[in-house]
Amino acid sequence: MNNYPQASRILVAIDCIIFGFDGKDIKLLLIKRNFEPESGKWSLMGGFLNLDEDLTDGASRILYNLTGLKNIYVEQLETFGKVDRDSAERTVSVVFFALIRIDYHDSEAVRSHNAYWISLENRPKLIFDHEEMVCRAIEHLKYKAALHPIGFELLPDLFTIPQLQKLYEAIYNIPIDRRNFSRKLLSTGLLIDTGFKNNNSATKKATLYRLDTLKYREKFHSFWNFMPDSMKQV
Amino acid sequence: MNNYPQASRILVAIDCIIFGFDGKDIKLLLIKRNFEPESGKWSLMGGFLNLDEDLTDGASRILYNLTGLKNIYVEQLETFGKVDRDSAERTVSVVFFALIRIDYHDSEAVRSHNAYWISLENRPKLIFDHEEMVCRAIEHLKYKAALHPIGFELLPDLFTIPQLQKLYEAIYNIPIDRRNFSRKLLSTGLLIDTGFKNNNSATKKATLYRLDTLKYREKFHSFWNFMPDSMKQV
DNA sequence: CCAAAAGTGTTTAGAGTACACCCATGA
DNA sequence: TCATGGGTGTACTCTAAACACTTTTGG
Repeated sequence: MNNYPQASRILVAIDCIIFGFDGKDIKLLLIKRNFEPESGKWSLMGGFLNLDEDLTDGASRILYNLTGLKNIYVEQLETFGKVDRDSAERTVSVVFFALIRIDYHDSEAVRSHNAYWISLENRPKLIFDHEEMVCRAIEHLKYKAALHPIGFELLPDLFTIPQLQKLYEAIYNIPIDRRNFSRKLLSTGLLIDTGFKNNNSATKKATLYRLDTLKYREKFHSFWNFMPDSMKQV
Repeated sequence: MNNYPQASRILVAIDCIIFGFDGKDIKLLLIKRNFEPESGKWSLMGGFLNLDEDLTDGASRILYNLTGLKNIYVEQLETFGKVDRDSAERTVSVVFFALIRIDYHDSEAVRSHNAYWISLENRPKLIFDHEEMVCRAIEHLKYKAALHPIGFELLPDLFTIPQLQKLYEAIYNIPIDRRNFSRKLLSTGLLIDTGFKNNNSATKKATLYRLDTLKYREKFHSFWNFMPDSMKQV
């Protein structure tokens, strides 16, 4: 069990960027640490990889512990490995990128971890290189959402086109033309009209759609065009 | 120096996917192992991350040792972390994706590592999960080259448009219309006409271009469209 | 009846595609 | 002069973008 005698064993951490959308702002699920090290400061949700668990299983475990959710959208983002990134001990951190439907999480689990939903603009200073990780994740969100239908992962099962538009406007921080956006989205064929109407609106009620999950899975890797071409830069 | 007493220390490996282009085929630089473990079998070039080195520095070191090249195109691709991926000991491997100009490498260093350029179709069975890594890298090459001008990293400093076209045809395994391709590439404004002509051709000599490195760096992250729309799926 | 938000239609400009012709070179 | 490969032009189609009008709802 020691075929590589001269190589160094290193701590492998997993940190999770968890995005949500409250209908208005993109939010991050962050931890106000009440444990060492760096107690009292803010950080991403994380943990260490166990010897007997796959990397993706480790990420799922950590995400499940915090949100109570399984089968959510998770991608491995990047591994951070600067020598001094963790002041306590050399640690390499694999960062995962998760999108969840903000209302679906287990709020009891969130509270018990001392975690809070913070909008991107108001995010506090984070420990170690976690701010860099968040920046990287925001960049990735913008990039990926322009080409692939990941936006739906942030919305409830039933959603309206205006909600979807507000989401994209929040991601890219720009106003989008209602008419072009609507036509573009409907032309993807990913949306199914449920026949129901939204009740939240004080004026005309918007049509509630759901995602055509079959087409979604089938054509996920095609290149779409969810953003105005003018935004096609990161 | 042990603030995380209950966490496991794990070997962190670095494996490198190295792509080259010989004018006809996309090639991989692979190692015929003459060392343990798995001696005699084929693998990617790799090594272990040292305690006192940044992750990216580790990748640069390994790439430099094999090719003698610095300042090449390197991206971190993905970290592989299945429990039993290395039969000898639990090892997490961070995979890096490199593009090099095939004629520029140090062939002495390559020979001393028992490394060979193998075209994608003829690649041998690889150890551990290295085949999975290669598949992931090919996917990534197709994806990225459709949107960003990384193709130039595989060509010599002076190149012709027909060469560039052969490269894209090799990446995607499809024929491309000469005229449309040429117009599309020239319209990016990334190519500078050197005034020289290629001598390799037995017929009409093609114009030699070089990359406008300033514009390249500046607009690298914009979304281009280097591929026919019909290929826009991975 | 009025303000606010949702839904639909039209015109124009530019990009992608398919296709045809001419030019330069070495054999 | 001929075969091969390089360079350029054009017509058609499709999509994105800019823009205006109508409909529904609660107050």
